[in-house]
Amino acid sequence: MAQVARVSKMTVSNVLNGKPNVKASTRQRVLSAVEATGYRANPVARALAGQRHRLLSLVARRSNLPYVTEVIRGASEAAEALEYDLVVLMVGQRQSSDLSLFLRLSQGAAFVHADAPGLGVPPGDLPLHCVTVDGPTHDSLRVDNLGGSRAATRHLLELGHTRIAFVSGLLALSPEASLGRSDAAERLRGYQDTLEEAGLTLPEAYLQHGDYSPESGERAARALLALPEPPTAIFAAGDAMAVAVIHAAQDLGRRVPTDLSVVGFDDLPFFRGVRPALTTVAQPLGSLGEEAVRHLARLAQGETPAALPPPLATTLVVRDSAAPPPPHQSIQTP
Amino acid sequence: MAQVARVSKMTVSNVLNGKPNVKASTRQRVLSAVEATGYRANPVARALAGQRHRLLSLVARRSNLPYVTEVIRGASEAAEALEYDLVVLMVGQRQSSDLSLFLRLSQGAAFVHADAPGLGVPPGDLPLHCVTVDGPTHDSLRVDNLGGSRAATRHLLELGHTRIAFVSGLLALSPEASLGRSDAAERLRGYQDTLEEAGLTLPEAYLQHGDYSPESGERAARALLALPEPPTAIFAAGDAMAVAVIHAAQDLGRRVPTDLSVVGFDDLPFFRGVRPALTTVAQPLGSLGEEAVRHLARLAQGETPAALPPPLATTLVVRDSAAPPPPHQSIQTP
DNA sequence: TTGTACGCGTTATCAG
DNA sequence: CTGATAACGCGTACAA
Repeated sequence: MAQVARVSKMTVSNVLNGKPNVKASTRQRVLSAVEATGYRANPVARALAGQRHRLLSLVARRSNLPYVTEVIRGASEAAEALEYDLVVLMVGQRQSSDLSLFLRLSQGAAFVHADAPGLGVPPGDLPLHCVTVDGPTHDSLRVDNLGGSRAATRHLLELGHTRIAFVSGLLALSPEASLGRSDAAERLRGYQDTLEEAGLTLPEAYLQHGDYSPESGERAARALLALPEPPTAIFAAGDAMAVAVIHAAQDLGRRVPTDLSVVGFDDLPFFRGVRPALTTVAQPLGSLGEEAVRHLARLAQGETPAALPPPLATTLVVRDSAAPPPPHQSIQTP
Repeated sequence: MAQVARVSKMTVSNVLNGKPNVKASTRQRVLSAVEATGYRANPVARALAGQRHRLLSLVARRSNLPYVTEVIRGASEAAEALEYDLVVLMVGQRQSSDLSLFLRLSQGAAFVHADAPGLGVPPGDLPLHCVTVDGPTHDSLRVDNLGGSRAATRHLLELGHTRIAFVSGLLALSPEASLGRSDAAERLRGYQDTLEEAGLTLPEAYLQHGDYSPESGERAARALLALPEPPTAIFAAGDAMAVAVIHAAQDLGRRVPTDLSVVGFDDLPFFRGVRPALTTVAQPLGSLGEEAVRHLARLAQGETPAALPPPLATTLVVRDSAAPPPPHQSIQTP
């Protein structure tokens, strides 16, 4: 290659990297030689020589894909806007042996629903910068679960409901697992706090424990609606459960929202097709990916006091599945 | 590192690569030194030295995520089963500059909804093996659109429908773009062929052109239901349109499937929450990813006559949105 | 069985 | 402004 242009490879390197110290005529000669040969620098060699690529990695567990897909989309768009490349590494439970390759090549890595040690990545392989998104560690990029849960509960109160049941997500089993991974707990607390502030105390049976699965949602709904004094509203900590609640209620002859109001949490595009359209708390999943990438980019640029953004705002999206309670609440308990 | 074990790096290399020609005692010494230092071979240098990693790349356009997500899932699972690593490269319209890095590192690459030239990848950067999944080129891994479309149409005929409308997908605009990318055309043809074989000729207005978007589905539904002799069944070439058709029909006071049957195409998990549950043609999207990976793995192992698998079977999934037509069809045209 | 020398393709350093 | 030389960290081939 260098022969073709009759210069040293050094000069070729300088030309390709846009260094200013090349005479215009030489540069032209090199450029046309490059053109002629279709030559392209070998990125692997470049990496070995110590250059870091404008590259970010995103490592995601293959579970809950509908969730991570949105995060990936946001991350990918942000990366493109910032002129970074983004590779997505999908991992199962086993650690991916060549994770380290990409981690070395990248300027930073975001771990979604996981963290590096959790994936068996040796510290030595870590690139300069890391973020975990909704991960087990404390310094994780998060969403305001508490605020969203409060907003949803408040919404139901404002509609006039007093008998509001809750279907929880999967609460942490082990103490370690709970470290930070407290979505379900925060959503539960938002519900409980808001009711308490409103001076309401509800029967224990109004709190059902689910695990985010549709099955658990259906079970909870059947249990709640079989109660002597059933709730007029059910707030489920996840959309999948909320949709299952709607369907179970409909199967039991209840109209939603006329007879029963249902509110979800997530606003996954996945469930946009449901009718009645689900009133739910939207998590900014795309923004989660965006912010992760932005934060990584900031770190890469050397902004030392690059603080993690505060929990991202969740917003209540009012659609059709929640309405005022039926006027004659006591019809079932004469 | 070599110093620690008091051997040459050569021996370290041999130990790490499991070569048999090392004395057991030496191997032990190296192993414990590796353990102690936490040493790991640098994958970049290894790649530069000419080693190909057990790595496959999957390049996907960031558009239609619900679709590609399923393909990715299948590919990722298959890769794990085959003990390959898989990197996913999400690209926008612009070509990703570092695509070539990964392409060089991989043993093969699958392009979903795209092909290498289409992404501006120079041929020199291509790894040994490529597959395109549902891409523009002719040698692309595909799904049996024709068969699925025929099955759906036949199903409606067997239910007793004779007034069956069709909402097409986005038909190719330019001649080049149509090369292979003929999903929409094949689905249309399956519908037309089947009706023809049944000896039915339908009014031109029963063929509506959509573009896979919900909006186009709604438009088509409104147009069809406003006809003097509206169809009793609507077959939409995509789930998103089918769902839009259902909703539009319901908004116009039609019951689905009592008054109107609706059949979709895709079976995206995205729309599983819809009620009535959508009768639709399932595309094996996960299998598409799996087969792509398997094919790549076969090629990588040197199976020369590795033929591309035939189009993957689609299957009609009968759920609740299609039923026999209402008995008195002529009520609207006295 | 183990060690030496060289090459992979690039960039940094420093000399010319 | 340009070119020679030395890394980068590993694998391969061959020699000891």
